[in-house]
Amino acid sequence: MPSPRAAHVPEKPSIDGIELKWQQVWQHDGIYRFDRSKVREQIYSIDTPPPTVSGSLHVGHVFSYTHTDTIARYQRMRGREVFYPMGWDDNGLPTERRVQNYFGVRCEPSLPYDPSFTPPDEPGKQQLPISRRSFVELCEKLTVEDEKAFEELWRRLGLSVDWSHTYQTIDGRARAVSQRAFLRNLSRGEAYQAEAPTLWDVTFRTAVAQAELEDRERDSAHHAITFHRADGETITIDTTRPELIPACVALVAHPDDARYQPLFGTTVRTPIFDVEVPVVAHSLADPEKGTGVAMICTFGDITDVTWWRELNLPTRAIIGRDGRVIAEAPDAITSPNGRSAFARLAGSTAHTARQTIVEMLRDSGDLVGDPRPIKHPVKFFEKGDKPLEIVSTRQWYIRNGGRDELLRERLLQRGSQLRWHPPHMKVRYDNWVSGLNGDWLISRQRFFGVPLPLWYPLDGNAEPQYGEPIIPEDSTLPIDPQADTPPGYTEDQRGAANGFIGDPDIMDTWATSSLTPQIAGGWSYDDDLFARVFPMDLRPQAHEIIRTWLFSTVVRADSEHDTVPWSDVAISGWILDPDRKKMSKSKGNVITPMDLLEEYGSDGVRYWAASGRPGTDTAFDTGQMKVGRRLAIKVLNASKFVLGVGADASLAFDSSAVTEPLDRALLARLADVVSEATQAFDDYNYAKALEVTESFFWSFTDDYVELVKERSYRTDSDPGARSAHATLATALSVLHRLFAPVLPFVTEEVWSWWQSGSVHRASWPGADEVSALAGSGDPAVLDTVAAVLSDVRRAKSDAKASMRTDVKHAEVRATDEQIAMLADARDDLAAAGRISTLDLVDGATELSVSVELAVTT
RNA sequence: GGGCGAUUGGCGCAGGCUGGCUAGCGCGCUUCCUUGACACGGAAGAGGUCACAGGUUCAAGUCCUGUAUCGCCCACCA
Repeated sequence: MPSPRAAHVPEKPSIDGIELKWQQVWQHDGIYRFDRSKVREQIYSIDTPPPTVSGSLHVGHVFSYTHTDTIARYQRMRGREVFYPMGWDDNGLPTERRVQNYFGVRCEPSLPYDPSFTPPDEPGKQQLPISRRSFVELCEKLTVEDEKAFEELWRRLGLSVDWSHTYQTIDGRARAVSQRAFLRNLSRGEAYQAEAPTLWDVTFRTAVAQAELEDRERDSAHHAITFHRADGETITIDTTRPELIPACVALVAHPDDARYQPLFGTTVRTPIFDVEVPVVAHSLADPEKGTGVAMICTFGDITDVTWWRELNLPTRAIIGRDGRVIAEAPDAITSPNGRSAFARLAGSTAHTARQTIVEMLRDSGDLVGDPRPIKHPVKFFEKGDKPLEIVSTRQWYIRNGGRDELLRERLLQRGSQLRWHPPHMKVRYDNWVSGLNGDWLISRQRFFGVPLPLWYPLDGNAEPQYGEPIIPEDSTLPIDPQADTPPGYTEDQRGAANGFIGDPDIMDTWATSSLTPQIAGGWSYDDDLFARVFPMDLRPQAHEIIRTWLFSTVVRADSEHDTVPWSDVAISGWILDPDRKKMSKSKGNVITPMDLLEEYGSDGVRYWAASGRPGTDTAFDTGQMKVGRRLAIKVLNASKFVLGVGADASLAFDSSAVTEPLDRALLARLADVVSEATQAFDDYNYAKALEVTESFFWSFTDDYVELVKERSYRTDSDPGARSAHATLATALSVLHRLFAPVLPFVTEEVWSWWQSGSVHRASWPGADEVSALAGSGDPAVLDTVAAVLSDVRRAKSDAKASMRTDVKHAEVRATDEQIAMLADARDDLAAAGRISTLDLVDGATELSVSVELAVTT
């Protein structure tokens, strides 16, 4: 029986341990190595999201990265050379925080660098102050460790990444790319600096961007407060922030509001501080809110900023960078009572100042009634825990359409050029871009990150000349202006009159992350590679960072390359707890991904992930992982059986061998499956592709394989057996390849038993080549035969008999057409059902089966 | 306040764009079967007014309008 090309099938196949076995082979054979001799049209390039290494990986990462990997594997099998790099996001605040906690240190920029510094073995109770350079060294040390653990997990999960193409968002190349891109923005006028009111986090003491904001419901209270008119009358305003009365620069009402129209152009005096302020009109004032007239302060919220800017109001800032009331009263407060009142507030937090001033207002009789408690949304830095203040500072910005209608329109157009998966996610992009209220603030007053690559000359009084930044030579990038000396200066001129200073700030992490296609693709350091991979094909990412990562990447590609950065965007959903809440990181960490991979196998976990529809939130469900594990085992056993009965590689796609109608029917159905799966993958719908493949696979094993079992036990010299062997071999070959993107390990294992090379470099099956074999095969033949077999099985099951029980006599009544189909597969049906006498009676209107079992035991 | 998505048997999901035979699949559950690939298995079965109310149509899970609940995104916090 064994043919000369008999497969090498293990006696007792198992999926345990196949991850380690195959990931080593893949690495050794370079299965996923990127061949850079290919040109752009032959390449499929992926802008992989760099995971934040300072956090730990949770099941959400496994979920979404698996999605991308199935696409990568599909495209590779379609013959595209896949550029699938991996990045590590080790830039920014999360890393700073992790280093602080891990080593028990904090960055103290004023300290000089101590080369002999080593971190304590155990973090102490008090954070140890260390120099900026030492701090950055610790950041780099820790992230390298984190990356090793991440890579191990990714390899175990089976991501088909080319591990020779990795980058860190803080490594030298990324810093250089980030600084170079910024300097080019600067030279084209797309980057600029401005002294302006800025959203400010008082805990981190840094400016934050619009994209980093979130609203949180907070308890507050409306306070009705009287201002005094010259004629002795009062005017009452409502405010939640009475502590900002000393910062008040005007009152404002809507221009059409008849109640206040007589007051426009007049002045009133603030309570307690007795400062004269104008009553002005602006359309943003809402007659419905409060008393219809509001106080404008510098600055309580961003509407204040708008009013202040558009109405040319003076500045009376009273909140400092630490979130406390500053020591010096604004010049406008001149009365002795006012100045002493301010002195009582100085140094206190906004919260405390509010309580103090409410007491003062009660005493002065300017508080009308009691404060009325409310809940209202307050703006927070998404990583902070105190409400944001607005502080006037000098910052760097990149134009993103927030102040420029034409640019905004162009960026909306860019969004329309992308193919979104799923399509409705584009709405979030449009929403965000349309709602921008300012340019992109990129400077941050932090320590660990990519420094702004600028110095500023100092004048004779050692005052910085911000308007004339000193720009580094391109070839010297990346630079650290705190450590490096600008061209034409010597280091001893740092901080000296007529010398220079370095810009102390770093760039927003998104200023670097927005350049991941450029960093990964080699822009400006390997332009040959860049031309082969850019613009990229795919950006996979999560939906909550459409406004940050996705949008900022579009902005950079638009300004630098005048193109969209990729053709397709695939947005992944979230993992939900069983109770439908977004799975929190803390919960996700309880179940570590590695544990899941060990328990259910990587293929099992990938199956669960690939079952989640693109862009749809998916429940964390170990049940699905079990199903995936069983599927992998079934693939193993079905392959073993099919190869054991004489189907071998030489018979696959042998059209002359396929003669039986039932076999042609199976192949006709398979051709449809290939076609559907291909279409689904082309549409980035890995879940659909998996579903149609899996559904076919189960009917293949449950029905077709059972039906042809007896026939296939005969030798190849029998045409019927040969037809079965060829069909089984063809179906197996196609199924292995259809499953390969989702179940890379088990498919590689079974492929290795009978084929040469990696299944992951095999060509994706074509519906045409399968239907060529099927010829005129009609899938309905298989359905009809399977329906009868099912009835026979039901009869046995009802009789509580074994499936091997003989059927003495079975009679099938059906339509003429159905009977003709059954006649074609009569022997297979009789054998699979163990039917001694099978009568086929035509002329009926529907299919019915009567079964007479042999004596049951 | 504006928008997007979801709502299908105990649980997790397909189907919806392009309306059409008794609404599918998996888990779980019940019963049976140690069949020469697989007990990490196999066969069969029970279980659903497709959130609700209207409408269009010969025909609605599918299209339209509205409502409710849940989730998310956005919004100038008086």
